[in-house]
Amino acid sequence: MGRNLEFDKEETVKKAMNVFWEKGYNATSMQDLVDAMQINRSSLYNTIGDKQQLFHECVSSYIDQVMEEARQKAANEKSPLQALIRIISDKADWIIESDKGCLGVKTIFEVAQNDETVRNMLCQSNDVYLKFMTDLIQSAMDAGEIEHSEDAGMMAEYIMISFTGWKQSYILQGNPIKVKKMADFLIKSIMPKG
Amino acid sequence: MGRNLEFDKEETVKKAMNVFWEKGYNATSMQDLVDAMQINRSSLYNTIGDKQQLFHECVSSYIDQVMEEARQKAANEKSPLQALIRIISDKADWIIESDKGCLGVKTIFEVAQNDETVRNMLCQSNDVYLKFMTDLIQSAMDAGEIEHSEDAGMMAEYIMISFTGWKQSYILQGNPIKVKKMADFLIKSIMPKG
DNA sequence: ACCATTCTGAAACGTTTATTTCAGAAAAAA
DNA sequence: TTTTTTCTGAAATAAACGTTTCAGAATGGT
Repeated sequence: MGRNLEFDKEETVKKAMNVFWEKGYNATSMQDLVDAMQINRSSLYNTIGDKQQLFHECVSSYIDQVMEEARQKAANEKSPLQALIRIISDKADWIIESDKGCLGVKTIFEVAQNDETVRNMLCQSNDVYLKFMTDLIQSAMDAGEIEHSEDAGMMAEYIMISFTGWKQSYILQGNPIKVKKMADFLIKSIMPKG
Repeated sequence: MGRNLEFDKEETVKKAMNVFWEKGYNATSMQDLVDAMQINRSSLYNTIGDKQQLFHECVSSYIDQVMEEARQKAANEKSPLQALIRIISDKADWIIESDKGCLGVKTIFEVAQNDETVRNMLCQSNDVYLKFMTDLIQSAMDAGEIEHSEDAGMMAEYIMISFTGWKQSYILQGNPIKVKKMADFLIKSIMPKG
């Protein structure tokens, strides 16, 4: 009974996410958010909560989105190695194209240190992504697509750290060719030798 | 003629730097800064300028400090390889001990994207540090301490990216052993084989 | 149609923000 | 000592901040 919400919550959170993504947590004002979400202040406070709670929803939504995309990409490729290559090269493209950074990384360095909830969310998401990548690498090893000599977990971690490094490089230097080169180098280094 | 400044500018900027370092740019208020710097508001505005200018001074001071420390460490070691090992393992220790992040990295992801001055400062500093590390690696290669097979510049970049990755990992998981392990692994991977 | 409930819009809340102002204290130069 | 310049301290400014309030519109259930 009573009136229904006039807006789709998920959709509205995504609009807010884009603002946080672009400006960062502290530089984003409630006014920015209300404008972007196209809903009323009180609706926002009634249905989602304060700025911090909204941010948590946004981070959560971001995490799910990134994970979902990665899984879909992997599912569309024929082999584990192909999936890895696709994920890596798409990440390089994404870093170059998007003028925003990566919300996850930005949040780690701006917010996570002082916000336990966010830290736990990102930590868990990091674990999930790491496991996903490790499994992919392990499958490629088992299929004989890449060498067994390396440790799959370590390799996965190395790949993920590289993503952050590429973004760091691209923010500073704005050189897309360099990012592409680093991605190619990474792909080559996991490919079978010879 | 006229009165002299009652405070040491450099020293005062360092106090401000520590606040920015801990809280980040946007989360730091002028009140925080005035309190920490122990000078008056108007003295701050008269001698340094507004929040943005003060921040630029802080970043500049931070960059100089980091670079100076690295050079000193290298000078205190007997060989280029020893210098590299010292810099890497000290960085790991520093990441674990300091509850603050790295001001440089934090700033890249929070501010640099929207502040050209900061971006240029960090980009230049990055180049200088990269050249420093590349030269160190090249020297070690020439001295036969590490293999010639790898590209010195790429190796330097890989080492620097790793630092960011370690901090990211430590913020999320707070696991000092893991950071130490990654540092050991990195050191081993640049050491002569066998 | 009616009631109960819930959402909406705009205004108002009290803080905090970054920055400016200015009278007066301090000290270097004459 | 006087002059002149500069710095200092506290108060004031206006705008922006996150959040709350509440009358009234809207819509579900009965």
